[in-house]
Amino acid sequence: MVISLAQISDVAKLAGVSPATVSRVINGSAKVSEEKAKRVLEAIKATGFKPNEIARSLYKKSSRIIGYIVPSILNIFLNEIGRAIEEEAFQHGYKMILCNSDENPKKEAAYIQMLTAMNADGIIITANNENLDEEIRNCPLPIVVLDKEASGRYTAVVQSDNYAGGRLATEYLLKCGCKHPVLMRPPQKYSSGRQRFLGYMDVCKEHGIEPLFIDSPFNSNDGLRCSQELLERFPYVDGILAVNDMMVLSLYKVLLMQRRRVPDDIMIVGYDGIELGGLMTPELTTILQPIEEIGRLSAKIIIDQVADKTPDRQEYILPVKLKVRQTTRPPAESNG
Amino acid sequence: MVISLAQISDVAKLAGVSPATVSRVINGSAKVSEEKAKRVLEAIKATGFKPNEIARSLYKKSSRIIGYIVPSILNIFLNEIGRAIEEEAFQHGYKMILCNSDENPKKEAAYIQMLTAMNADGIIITANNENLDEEIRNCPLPIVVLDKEASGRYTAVVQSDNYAGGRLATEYLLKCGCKHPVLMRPPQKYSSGRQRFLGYMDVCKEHGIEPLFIDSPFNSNDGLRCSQELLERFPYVDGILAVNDMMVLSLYKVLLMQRRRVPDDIMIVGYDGIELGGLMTPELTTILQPIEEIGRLSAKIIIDQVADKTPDRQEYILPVKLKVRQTTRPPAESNG
DNA sequence: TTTAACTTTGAAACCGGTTTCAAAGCGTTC
DNA sequence: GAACGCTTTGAAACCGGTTTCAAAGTTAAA
Repeated sequence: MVISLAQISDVAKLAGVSPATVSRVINGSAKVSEEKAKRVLEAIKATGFKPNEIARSLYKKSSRIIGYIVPSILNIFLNEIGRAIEEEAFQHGYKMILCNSDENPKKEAAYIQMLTAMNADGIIITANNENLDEEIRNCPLPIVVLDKEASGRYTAVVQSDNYAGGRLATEYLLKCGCKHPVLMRPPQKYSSGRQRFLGYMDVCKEHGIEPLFIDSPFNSNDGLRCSQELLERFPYVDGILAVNDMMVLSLYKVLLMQRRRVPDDIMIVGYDGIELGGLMTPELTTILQPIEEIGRLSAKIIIDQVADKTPDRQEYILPVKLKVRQTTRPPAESNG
Repeated sequence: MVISLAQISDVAKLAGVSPATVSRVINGSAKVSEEKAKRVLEAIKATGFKPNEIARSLYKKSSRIIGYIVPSILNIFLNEIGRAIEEEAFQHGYKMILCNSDENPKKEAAYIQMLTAMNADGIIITANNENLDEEIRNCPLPIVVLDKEASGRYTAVVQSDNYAGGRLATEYLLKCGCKHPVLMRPPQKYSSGRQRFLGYMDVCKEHGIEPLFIDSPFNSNDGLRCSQELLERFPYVDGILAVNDMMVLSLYKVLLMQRRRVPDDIMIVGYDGIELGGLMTPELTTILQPIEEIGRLSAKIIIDQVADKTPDRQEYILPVKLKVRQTTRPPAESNG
């Protein structure tokens, strides 16, 4: 059984007018006599006609769709941003399409092209790899980049203050009496990762503390191995700056196996502020990225761009906060 | 700066042929003289032309896109299925678009329409609400439904064996010596939820055990409250069948606060088998849904449907497995 | 050498909409 | 009553592709 949808020509025929008139009624783009308008509206109702937004976008160059491309749909942090994008988008009559690039340049290119082809109004992307730059250069759509510094042809870059985040976490650990804070260093191919590393290094330098770090991926596949290695290389560690909140689950496992207590023996500060952190036991002290704001702002930039309200190439650095929960001991009263 | 992409007419002009000939070269849909074909290929390279898949789909009625609509992109289980869909899709030259419906009928309708408009080749959906039925009835695309029984106009229903899953978890708890297993009953508006409940009830009946349950949502927003209520209403509980793996994090928190040990005082069996379960401490004993298979099969059904290989209205029930980890004590040797 | 059959090709129609453009209809004003 | 301006309307062109169709060119057969 093949169902076929009502088209504008069906409505036109039923109402005894031309397709042009139907279009005018739908879009309010020109005046139509009351009588014909009424007939058209009735015909629309009768046929259940819904305009084909994509066909329309062929001419209009706007489909009221925002594309969001992430390296993995299993990344909770990025998905929480996605939820915010979607909400903001929907409030303005836009839809959001989520695409999983798998860190695969081919997929990324394919999705960028798809979004271009469907006349999406913009793309929000976490652009890990640099190979992408050409694809982006050739893309006529507004592009908002998360998690990367401003280079190449982007409409805007939206990030939280990763340097401050790195500092904040490190400083707090020190304030809590930590002597050997170890950083799970985020991938340095991301500017966010570099900034956080810098923040950590600067604080160590300022406090005359030897920087200790181990390279860590964002996804938790290798989490256990990475956590184990950390403890082996730095057995005297008394504080860990996790690469992100998710990784802390692996840390907990390994720490428990080694009978190290959190926060008594080792303190932990996470990163991101995903909801999961509050559900962990013990609840995770972490750096809160302004997830909701990152998402909403990114969406808004694109929506505004459509209305030509915004200048080119903005860069937004949003503030982060420290959320103190249970994986850190209270700071000592004295010395900052 | 506005970038405009090369179009087929640009290629045609550069190669000194008609757009029709370019189209024939791209698609191999008809023979073109070697000489012209060569010129066309060169022109394509020179212009960087990439055919607009969406414009093409206007005529072809296929854009090689599969839509996946979920109630929440924060649901890890559904996202893991999504990853499998995407992989299968990409292997066959298809793309996957993930849409977040927020359990909002308006959004669901909007996304179904969007996918229809872009001539997607099919939709995979977790159709929680019944209001959707009309939207689906009016959608000419193949639709695969997860997590719902076969009713309405669906191309196929793909589910795991929720009844068996409910039974398996309950039976295992009993086998481990559990006397008062409590079910966090999944929402009964989902057929999956009803089936699991049924499985639990049947096993209780067979073993002469009083069924104990408390209604629980899938998302973990209310997890803490729900877990607390469970312990208040059934203080003597010695085994919990969690509504899903994610909810177990909340359970852990509440149990720890009440100083109940897992699995010594209370055993837990999760549901779904998301990767997170293996990262929990203690590691979660759970019912493994065949996540990878659910996703791949769903995608394959749609891809096959395009090639008109499959008959209408199939129903697939995939087997589940028990994954024993650390939240249950070893079963007693004797009695099954 | 003529005719038939086949190949290659571009013009035109199509997909489902929107918009331009010019014509028709109407009411004013002189 | 004619000339003018304004409103409403449908035909046609357009968006970026694909395919049909018929014409032109080529080859083979008679």
